[in-house]
This record gives sequence, C-alpha cells and structure tokens, in this order.
Amino acid sequence: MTSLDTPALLSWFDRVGRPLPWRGDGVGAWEILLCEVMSQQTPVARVEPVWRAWLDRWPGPAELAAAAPADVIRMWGKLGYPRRALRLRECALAVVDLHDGRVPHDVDQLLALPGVGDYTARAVACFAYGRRVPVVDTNVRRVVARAVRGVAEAGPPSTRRDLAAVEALLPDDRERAVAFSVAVMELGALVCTARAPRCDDCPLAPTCAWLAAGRPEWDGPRRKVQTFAGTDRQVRGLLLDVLRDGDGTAARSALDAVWPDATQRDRALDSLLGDGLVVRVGEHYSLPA
DNA sequence: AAATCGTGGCG
DNA sequence: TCGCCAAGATT
Repeated sequence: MTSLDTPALLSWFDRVGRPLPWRGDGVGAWEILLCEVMSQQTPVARVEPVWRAWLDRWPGPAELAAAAPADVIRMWGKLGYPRRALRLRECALAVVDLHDGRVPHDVDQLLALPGVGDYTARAVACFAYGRRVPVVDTNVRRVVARAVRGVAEAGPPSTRRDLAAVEALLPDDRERAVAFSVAVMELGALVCTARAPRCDDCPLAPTCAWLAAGRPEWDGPRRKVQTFAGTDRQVRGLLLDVLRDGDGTAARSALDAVWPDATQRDRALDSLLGDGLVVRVGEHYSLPA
C-alpha cells in the first residue's frame, strides 16, 4: 500500500472537520503563522482565545515587532514554552526588517525565521499560500505509520524520511494537496489518535494497513515520557508565574518562596535570565521591558 | 543526536 | 490517581 484513499479522506473532512477560526477564507499568512507557532506542542483548544487576543492587540508583524517583551510574555499567558512568545516577536522583527512586513512564501525563507522549523514553515507555505509541499506533524506521522506502513506508532522522527514519505502520498494537484494535509492532520487529531483510535469512525478503515493486520502493538522503542514534576521546567513555570501575575516585578524573596531547593531554584532562574524571559533590575527581577 | 523547554486535560 | 500526550524548535 503506497497511497491513502484521498477521496474518502477529503469527503470525511468535509463532513466532520472542525471550523477552526484560522481555517476560514480571508485569514492572512501572519495570522496563520501565529496560530501555528502557538499550536506547537499545545492543544488547539487553548490556542484560540490567545490567538484572538494577540491579533486584537497586535494585528500584524509591525505591531508585534514594536511590542515590549514583557507584554508579549504576559499575553502568552499559560500556553507553555514561553520562549515561543519571545521568538514570535523576533519573528515579527525579521518579517518587518527582511521581508518588508510580509510573511515570505518560500519554505527556506520561512525556515530562517525565529521559532519556525520544518513543520511550521511548510504549514504556512501550504495553508497560507496554497503551496504543494508536504506538511509533517505528529498527527501526519502517526496516520501514515498506521494506514500505510501498518504499524501502531511512527517511531523516532527523521525529517528527511518523513518528508519523502508524505511527498510520495501528496496529490499532484495543488489544491488537493492542501486539502489532503489539512485532512490528514485532522484525522490524526480526531480519529487516528495516539491513545484510543476510533477506527469505527475512520474513513481510511477499509484500506488501513494497520487495521488489516489486526492492529498489532508497537514493538519499537517507547517514546520517552518527559517527566515534569520536580524538574527545572516546573520551577521555571512557577517563577515566571510570579512575574506574570503581578506588575511584572518581584523581589528575590517572592521568587524564593516558590521552590524549597535553592540550588534548583537558582538554576531555573539563571536559565530564565539566559533566555531573556526575566531580567534583573537592581535588587529585583522583572519581565524584560 | 539527544536533551530541554510548560501546561492542563483526559482515560 | 497519574502516566500519557498535545499542529515542534533549538542547541
């Protein structure tokens, strides 16, 4: 099996695809880039309100480029991985300075933007500009692994291999290629999910290699689960929480209160300073002005 | 190449 | 309950 049943897939999407706000007509490339970055490792449901709030406050790259990092970090709220917020602002600066304020069409130019990697560059080229390029995210990798290769999980990612695999499945027609990518991602998000795939509701069930093989369990390496409790990431989150919630400034004592282990606390604070998410002002700490 | 980087919800 | 997972990027 070297292809997916594209007609079945597209018809399924027409029926049950979610009307996400950035999928409508007239949504510009900047808005799409913004939602793609916000969606990195983040459930779509959490993204929508923040996406709207950002666009309301900063309609385009020029406005965001002029924003204070502190405001950007606050508006990011609790989406997680707050470095993305800073990179988004740097991305806006790059779009303004290098591309005359317009999001580039070219994948390589998109890849050069801060916070934009292989997935996001191709997602913008495809969804915003209708380019026929493979778009590979975790959903796409999982759907292809199951429906085409007949295995339960995608295994460790390899950009080159993954892109080639999806390129081979991509319809020749540009518009169908775009619809294909949207639909595969949606299928992975709604039906062909990681934990409890709903094969009964899957448009690809009649042709799915994994289902045909009796849904064999994955025998490859287990995806390593990132622990969170007790890690520096948790401490960073707690520290930043203090600065986000107040006026953006906190005394050392206020930061010290969030975590008992001084060594780890200092390490987390140092890393936040290194990332530019926090700055020291005299005896206090604050979000970067 | 493998580790790191938040947060919250669901099964 | 708690491990698992979510439209990845960067170093």
